[in-house]
Amino acid sequence: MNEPERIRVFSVDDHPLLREGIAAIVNNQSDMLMVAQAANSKEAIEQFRKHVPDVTLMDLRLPDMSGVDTMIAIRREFPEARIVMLTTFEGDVEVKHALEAGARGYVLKSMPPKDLVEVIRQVHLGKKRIPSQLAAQLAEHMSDEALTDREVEVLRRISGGNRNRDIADQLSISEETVKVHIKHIMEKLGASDRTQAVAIGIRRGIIQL
Amino acid sequence: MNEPERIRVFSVDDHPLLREGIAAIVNNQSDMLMVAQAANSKEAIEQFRKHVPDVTLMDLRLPDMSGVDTMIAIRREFPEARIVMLTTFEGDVEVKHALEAGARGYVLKSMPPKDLVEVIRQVHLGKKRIPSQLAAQLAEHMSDEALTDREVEVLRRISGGNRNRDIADQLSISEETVKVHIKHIMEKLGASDRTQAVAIGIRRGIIQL
DNA sequence: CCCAGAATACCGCGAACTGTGGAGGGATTG
DNA sequence: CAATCCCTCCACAGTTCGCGGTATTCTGGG
Repeated sequence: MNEPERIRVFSVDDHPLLREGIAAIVNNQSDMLMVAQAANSKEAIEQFRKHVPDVTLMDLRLPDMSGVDTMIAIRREFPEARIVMLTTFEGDVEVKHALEAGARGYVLKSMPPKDLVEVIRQVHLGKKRIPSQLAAQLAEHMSDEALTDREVEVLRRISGGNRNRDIADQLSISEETVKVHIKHIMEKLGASDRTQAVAIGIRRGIIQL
Repeated sequence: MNEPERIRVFSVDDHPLLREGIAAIVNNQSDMLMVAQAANSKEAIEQFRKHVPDVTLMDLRLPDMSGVDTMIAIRREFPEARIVMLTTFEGDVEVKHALEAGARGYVLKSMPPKDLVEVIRQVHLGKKRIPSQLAAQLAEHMSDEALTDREVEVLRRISGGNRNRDIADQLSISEETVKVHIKHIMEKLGASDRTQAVAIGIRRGIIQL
């Protein structure tokens, strides 16, 4: 019997156990084939060039560079690359960044295997697929204003235990300005104080520890 | 040929993709066999009773109950149960709790498969196995005093954006007492203010979001 | 060219937080 | 039983934070 064209899948993840599971599931589908794997950003780019897969599954967190940046690098060379982010949630902001940067799908590691293969098929057909669970999460914060770069920077320093004056010195701005930034941060995140702002920032993936 | 006794392995994890990977790796070993899987605490206990596996791999985070509590429940019925925690790090305090509660090993999901199977073999022989990477992490904070239950409770409420006054009311204690707790929290965690205390608490697994 | 948004800066004030010192009751453990 | 730890409470002083309002500069988009 003539072998039909299989979807050529590429998996990028620094967890070998998980890669193994994905490979097992993908290769168990009659219409898919795992053609390559990579454990970090550097390998990912090399392997992509070599195999030019139909669909790429990319972890958001890689040891050397973020999955989003890796995707951007790949899409600069291959604008048609169909890349699905595959991760353990982590917060709506990261999902949003990934989609804005051109991800075709976003799948949670906690999702059932059949959802994964379904997303792979849909994305291969040129569609975009976001699980409804995530879509709801996104919608919840869609209307929220995003923090500016400066505000994120300030929030990061707040989480490090810095006082307003310290932050001012570090950024070479006045303490008053820092206060204004913090006010905006708390407004945007709906936090009642700087401490809760940090907790929310971590939960939503705005800052990492 | 006479089939030798295989190590009967049981996997508890709410990530099907990962379970799949673990199963593939375990079943690929000539001396091991995956005899059951569970996705939550309830299933885990039922399946354990049914199969009484040689070695159990347990995720720290399960949807219905924590992996540590699940392990404690199982070990109450089966004190000889050999359970290995399998997770994505999350902080030294959780590792410590798991080991104190009787875990025989602690493996990171980011570790190479051969380390996993090696730990399974060692634990099956009755040994304890902690990766050196984790041992170092533990040693770093071993001398630190652990937070008391009350302090953890206060820290949790701080992370929720509560003022000292609010926490005092919620716990029906005076604001002064709350301050004392916070002082101790900051001392123990080495934080310069309440905000950094929350950040450190999250990173070290003392509180979750 | 004008407007919106971002970043910067200043002032003043009341509320909240941090640090220091002291002290007592209750539970646990050796 | 003594020692220890935890939780509780009080007072005071200094510092920091959060809020209100106002304003300038710069950049990018309509």
